Amino acid sequence: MARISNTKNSTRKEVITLAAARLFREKGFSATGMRDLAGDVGVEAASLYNHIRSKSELLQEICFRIANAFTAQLNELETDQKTTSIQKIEAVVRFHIRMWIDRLDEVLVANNESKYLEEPYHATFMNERRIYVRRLEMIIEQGIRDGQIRIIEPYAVVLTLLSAVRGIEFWHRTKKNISAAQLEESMVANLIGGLKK
Amino acid sequence: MARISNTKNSTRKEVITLAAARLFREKGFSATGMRDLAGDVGVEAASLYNHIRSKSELLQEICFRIANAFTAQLNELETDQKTTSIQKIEAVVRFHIRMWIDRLDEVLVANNESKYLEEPYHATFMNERRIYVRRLEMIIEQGIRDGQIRIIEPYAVVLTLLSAVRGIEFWHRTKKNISAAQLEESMVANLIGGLKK
DNA sequence: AAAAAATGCTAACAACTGTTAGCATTTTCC
DNA sequence: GGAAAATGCTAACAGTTGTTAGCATTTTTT
Repeated sequence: MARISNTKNSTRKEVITLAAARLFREKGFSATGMRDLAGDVGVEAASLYNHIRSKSELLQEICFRIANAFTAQLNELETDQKTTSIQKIEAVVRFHIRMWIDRLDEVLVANNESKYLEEPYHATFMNERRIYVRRLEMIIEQGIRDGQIRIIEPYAVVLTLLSAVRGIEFWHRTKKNISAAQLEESMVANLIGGLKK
Repeated sequence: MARISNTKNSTRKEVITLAAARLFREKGFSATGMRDLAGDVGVEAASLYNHIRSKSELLQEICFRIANAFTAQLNELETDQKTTSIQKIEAVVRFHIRMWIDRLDEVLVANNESKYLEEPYHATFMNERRIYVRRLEMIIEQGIRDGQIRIIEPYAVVLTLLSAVRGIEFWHRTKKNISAAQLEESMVANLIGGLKK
């Protein structure tokens, strides 16, 4: 009767959730079975239900934890009145890059598997996302008004920035010459500074 | 006994494949049942097998058709010796944008569901992708040597460019003020021209 | 050390999966 | 119009799915 190992900082539910994040990313939510997950944490499938309510609950946990992390960073950022629009956008981009580097499993699940959230969670998640994008648009708009950002479609900019960092997924697959720090600097330079000489 | 409608330019297999692309995108490959697909084309599940070999075959069809489209464009582009590196990169980016706008279903399936390809198809697909990325890197490298592109990590640039256009997925969801042409120009300006004033 | 709580196990369920067999009907071809 | 090909249907298969019930064991608390 092997127990799920837990530490002071990590409940058994937490261990299961992180294992689920890895599996949901690798195999997708639908293709991941509770028996896969149980095997990964070293237990029978039925035993999982002493710690979680359902497979869906795991997905909710993962998705909203990530959504909250992004929202919290933006909240904190907006309280600082001294930073310029460009600086704010750069801080957001850097935060996204680090999240994609440090917490790839969860971030990818929140991006790719959130469609399997049940209602009303799915609607809530999509709505939070919409609001988040809108808030970023407003920062861009402010930067344009201040003459700091050249005149450009704010919506397109935000879509571009938020998607561009997804390339990090492939960097993970083939960890090569380039380090995380290098990758971050190159991406920031490319996205904020532009490509042309 | 309702037949699957077909036209001169579109075999029944083609009709099924495009319906599959839409469902695979919406619900994911694993969560899409053959009975869903059958219902969508107005037929019983078993009847599909008069036209296709398996569910997997549909995924292969979709993924490699898209992969071939991108490779073909790059082949054509590279035969033209008159274009500069920047022009080539811009042409590639524009092609990606148009593919994401015009053939969203198939492109998204090739991106998100290719992991469900069986071997050896999955390995082949990933390899083709790797080679494609490498070829783009070489164009960037050439541009740097020519002094046309500022010194920057080519691998990071390619990852950024190829991922940035994925933002179009969300544009599709909320077709708003901004037109496809506007979106393309904004993205190109942002990615090629840079953000800073 | 006894009682209570936590955690694990096996067995089972109903629903759903992709696919095949066998047969009926419609369309295409000569 | 008759033969051959194409396409559809129903029924069924073996396997897998998430989850629950009931019970055994271990850990924690008193």
